Amino acid sequence: MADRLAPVCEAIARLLSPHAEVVLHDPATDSVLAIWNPLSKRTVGDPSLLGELDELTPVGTDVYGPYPKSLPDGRRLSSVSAVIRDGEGRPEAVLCVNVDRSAFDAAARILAAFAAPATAQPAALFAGDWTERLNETVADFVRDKGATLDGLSKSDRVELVAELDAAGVFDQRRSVPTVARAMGLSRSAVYQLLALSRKEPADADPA
Amino acid sequence: MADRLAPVCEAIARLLSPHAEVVLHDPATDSVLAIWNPLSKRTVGDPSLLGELDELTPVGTDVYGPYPKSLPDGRRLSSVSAVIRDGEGRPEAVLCVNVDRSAFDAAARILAAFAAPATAQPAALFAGDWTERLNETVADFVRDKGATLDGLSKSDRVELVAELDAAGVFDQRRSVPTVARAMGLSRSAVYQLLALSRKEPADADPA
DNA sequence: ATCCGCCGTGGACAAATTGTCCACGGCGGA
DNA sequence: TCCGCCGTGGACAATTTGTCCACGGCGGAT
Repeated sequence: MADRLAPVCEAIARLLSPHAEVVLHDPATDSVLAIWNPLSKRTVGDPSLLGELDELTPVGTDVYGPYPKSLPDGRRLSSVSAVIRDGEGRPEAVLCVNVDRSAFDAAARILAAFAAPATAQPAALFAGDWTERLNETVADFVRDKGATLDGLSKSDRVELVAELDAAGVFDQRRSVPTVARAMGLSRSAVYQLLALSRKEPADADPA
Repeated sequence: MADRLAPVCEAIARLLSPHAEVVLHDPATDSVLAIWNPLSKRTVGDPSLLGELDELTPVGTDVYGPYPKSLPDGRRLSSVSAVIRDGEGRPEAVLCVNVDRSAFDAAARILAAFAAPATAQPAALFAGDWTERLNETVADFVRDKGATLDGLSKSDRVELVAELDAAGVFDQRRSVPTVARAMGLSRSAVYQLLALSRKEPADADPA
């Protein structure tokens, strides 16, 4: 089957080149079956890191995303995935397309900046629903750490709180209780983590 | 002098057409001397509404902006202005270029949306510098009303506060004192306006 | 098994902020 | 001149924020 998918993958890769890579995964071994136009350095046989899909809401049958990802060098990607099943409904392959957004981001920035400092009337962007963004941020962090909420280590928590702090979350009214709820902690625990994170800049383990 | 400026104005208008208008104002009578490629419906002789310039920080000698403005139909503009002086330093004319940003905005939105719901890592967008956005919002409002800060009517103030409220500004910690400063009012005045604005949805003058 | 240290919990409290109220003074119109 | 409206500043109550600490659970070392 993977063979029959190959032309499709290559076609997509060519269409979007050089801004996208196409990866075919083997869900059984959780490894890369084939890759076209790699952006990341992965090659055939590398682990897939596909567990992530479990977390995501499929938008339709076996279709996931688009969802954001990042390359180690900081470039941002938009990704979609599709599960290919055999005649009996068993997953046979997972096809992922990762588009490098940086070129589009740059162009958008150029256009958006055209003769304009402009914030204008969309004042409605001040707060939006910061509570949702908070949850997202926490969820992302947890996912990145590959753990669950209560499986986080202390230093993980400090790190997360530091991130939220840097993001200005705590300038929001009533944020501490909300963060506490989002992290599944007590209010005081959050204050304690916050104190820690503000004490030591960004160390891992002091000797 | 205005005559000698005409070719310049027309050239600029043609270069940017159909996305920009060029207006030549007479600061003495505060009216429109000439206009090329009008976006607004102003014609020669109309009042200029130029007092606004006093409020803005010039970026260089007699050069203002770019600053955002809006057309009655909602299109957003980016504007720059320049003061032309005679041999003795008296203002002789004011040249304004207003670029219709809507096309650029649209293009930017398309690019920005490319394959992306993306919240990604820019968590740093939570608060940004809401204080600056606050000032901008206030300044925009004042400019739109064509008045100065202390020239606002009571209902204007209520309206502005309502806008800020809707924008979620007051969910920000310590926002009331800051808003008070930005509006040149006392803290209690802001609370009073806020109470009013929350009482009546959006009426002008109840019978 | 027991002890110890780490960590989070909850609650008590002090400090700060937020929201209300009101008397006073300026200002414009009848 | 008198009146009504409006903002000011300050007093105060209500809430929220931040700190502290004793208690209890849990895992590792003894």
